[in-house]
Amino acid sequence: MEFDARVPIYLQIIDKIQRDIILGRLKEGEKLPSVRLMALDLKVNVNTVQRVYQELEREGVIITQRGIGSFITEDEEIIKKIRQQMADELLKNFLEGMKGLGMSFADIVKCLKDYISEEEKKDAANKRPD
Amino acid sequence: MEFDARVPIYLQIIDKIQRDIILGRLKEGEKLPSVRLMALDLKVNVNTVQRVYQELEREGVIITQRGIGSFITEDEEIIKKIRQQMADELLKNFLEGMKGLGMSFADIVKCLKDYISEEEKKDAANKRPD
DNA sequence: CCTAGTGTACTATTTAAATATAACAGTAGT
DNA sequence: ACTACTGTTATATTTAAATAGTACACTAGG
Repeated sequence: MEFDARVPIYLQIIDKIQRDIILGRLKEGEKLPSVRLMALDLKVNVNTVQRVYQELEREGVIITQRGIGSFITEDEEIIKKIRQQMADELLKNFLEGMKGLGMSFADIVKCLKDYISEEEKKDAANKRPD
Repeated sequence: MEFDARVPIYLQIIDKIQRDIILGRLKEGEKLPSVRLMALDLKVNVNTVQRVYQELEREGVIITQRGIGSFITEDEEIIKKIRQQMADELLKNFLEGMKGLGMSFADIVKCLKDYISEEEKKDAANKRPD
């Protein structure tokens, strides 16, 4: 895993784990690696992982049992909720940012569609480089 | 000005100044407040403002003359360029984030439109609270 | 009981950002 | 020359994030 030096590592790890849950890469009830193993894995300090797990537990995303391990919640509502939270956060940040550049809602939608068209061109090109 | 504790103050000030230029609140060739005055204004340390000005000068957004002051560039190309850079950054961050939640391009556009509809409802309600 | 694996807690250190403070250096107006 | 404004540089201190290392506490399995 690669980190962006501009944002705290522990926040990036939280984000990654939440995405893995949302995408189904981590299943409900599944056991997470121990803090020590996760730390080795990410080449990060144990205390940093500890902080990540504590924060995730505070949010109800994982459940930790001393001596046993940490497990993804089986409460689907919480998972739906964090998915919604993350999407809202992205939308809000994007819209506020674009409006702050002087764009109307219509401008923003157009801008997004144009950008997506470009991306789709690239994707298509990558799929058949024969 | 209010700062988000999660991101370095100097980056937030750079962002603010660039937006003010893009929106025309700061005109081409206009003189910026001295580092000391800006520091007082933002309730921030002089060194922090100094760092901001240095960074903006490195990008060509402002031109600094020792003993005289710092001035917004008159090169419109640079201003267009940073506007494009900021929009691209927002688009990239938004799209990557939403794709990372499992959404297709179509999902993302729909999501944005829905969100905008909600915002427009709020705006309309705020305009006539009679 | 013992051991291996787990979470938890504590202290010390490093690093980058921000602050506080002071000094240095160039420019313009008087 | 003097003064008041400008940017620039430097040193020391504070704070939060991250690291390093150690110890403690709980659980399950043999």
